[in-house]
Amino acid sequence: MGKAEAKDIFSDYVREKGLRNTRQREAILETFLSSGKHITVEDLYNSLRRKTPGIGYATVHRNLKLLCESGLANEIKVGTDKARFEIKYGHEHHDHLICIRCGRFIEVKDERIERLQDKLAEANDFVPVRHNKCFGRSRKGA
Amino acid sequence: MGKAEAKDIFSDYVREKGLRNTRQREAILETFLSSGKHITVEDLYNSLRRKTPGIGYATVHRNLKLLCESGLANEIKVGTDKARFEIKYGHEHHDHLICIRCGRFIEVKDERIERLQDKLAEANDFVPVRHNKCFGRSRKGA
DNA sequence: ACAATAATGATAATTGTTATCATTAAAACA
DNA sequence: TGTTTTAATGATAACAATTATCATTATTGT
Repeated sequence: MGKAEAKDIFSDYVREKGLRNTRQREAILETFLSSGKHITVEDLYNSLRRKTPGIGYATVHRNLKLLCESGLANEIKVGTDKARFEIKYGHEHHDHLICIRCGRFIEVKDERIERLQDKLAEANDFVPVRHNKCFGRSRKGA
Repeated sequence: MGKAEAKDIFSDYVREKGLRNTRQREAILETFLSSGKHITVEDLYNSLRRKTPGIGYATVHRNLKLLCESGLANEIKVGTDKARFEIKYGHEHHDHLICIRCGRFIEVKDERIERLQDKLAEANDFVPVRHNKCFGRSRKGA
C-alpha cells in the first residue's frame, strides 16, 4: 500500500523546505495513513493521543495542512462542517456524493464530467485546480 | 425584472407560514434585489443601514435564511469563507467558477455536466439536491 | 557538545454563525 | 379603535472551528 513511500515523500518534502522531521510528524503521518477515509482533525487527534500522549491539537492540525501542501493529503470542506482530510497519495482523483440528511459520504468518478469541467473552466479562462462535492439525499439514508 | 412578483411571493410565503410581514423584511428583500450578485450578510447589512438605520445584523442574517427557505434566494458556501447569497427567483440554475487567488467569481452552465451529474447521483442511490462550485486559478486574475 | 532556530503544546484570539432574551410591533379580534 | 397575542427585532452572548501567540523543547548543522 505504499506506506513507506509516502513516509519518504513527506520526509523529503519537509527536509527540502528547510523544516525538520520530528517524532510527532512521523506519528501523525503513520496514524493518518492507517486511518479510515475522510477523517477530521479531531478524529486524528484522538487516535494519536493513545500512541503519542501529550501530542497537541494544534500540532495535528498544522501537520495535516502540511501534508496537504506536500500533496499527500487532501482537504475536503463541506459547508461549515469540520474540515476532513483524505489520503491523496496512491489514490486517484474522485468526487464525493454526500447525503445532506444522513451524512452518507461516497466517492464517485466520471471521466466525462471531469473532461467537461476542465473544458468549461478553460473556456472561461480558468486553470482548474479543484472542484467540490455534490449533495443529495441518499435513498439508502439512515 | 420581476421585483414586484418576488415581493409578493415572499410576502405570501411569510403569511402562509404564520409569520409576519415587517418593514425590516421588506427593506431586506428590496435591498437584496437591488444588490449585486453573491452578496454577503455583511455587505447587505452595510447597505441596509443607510436606508434602514437601526436594523440589526441578526435580522439581516435571519431573513436571508428565510429568503432561501422561500426559494427566492440561494446560499453559496465556499470553504470557510463567509456565506454568500444570490437571487434565485427569475435566474436559472448555474454553477460557479471561483479563482482561489483573486476571488474572481463567475457563473457557468453546461447542460451535459448537469445531466451527467444527475445520472451519477441516481446511479448511486442519491437524489441530487445541489452541487458545489469549481475552484481554479483565473488567467484574468488580479 | 553547542548554537541556531524550527516545532511543539497550551492557550488565547479570531471569525462567522447562531442562540438568547427583553422589548417592540404586527395581525387578529372584541 | 383598543386590546390581546405572539412573532420579530436588535443587542449581545455563546458557540465552534480554525488560526495565532509564545515560552519551552528538540532537531539539525557545525
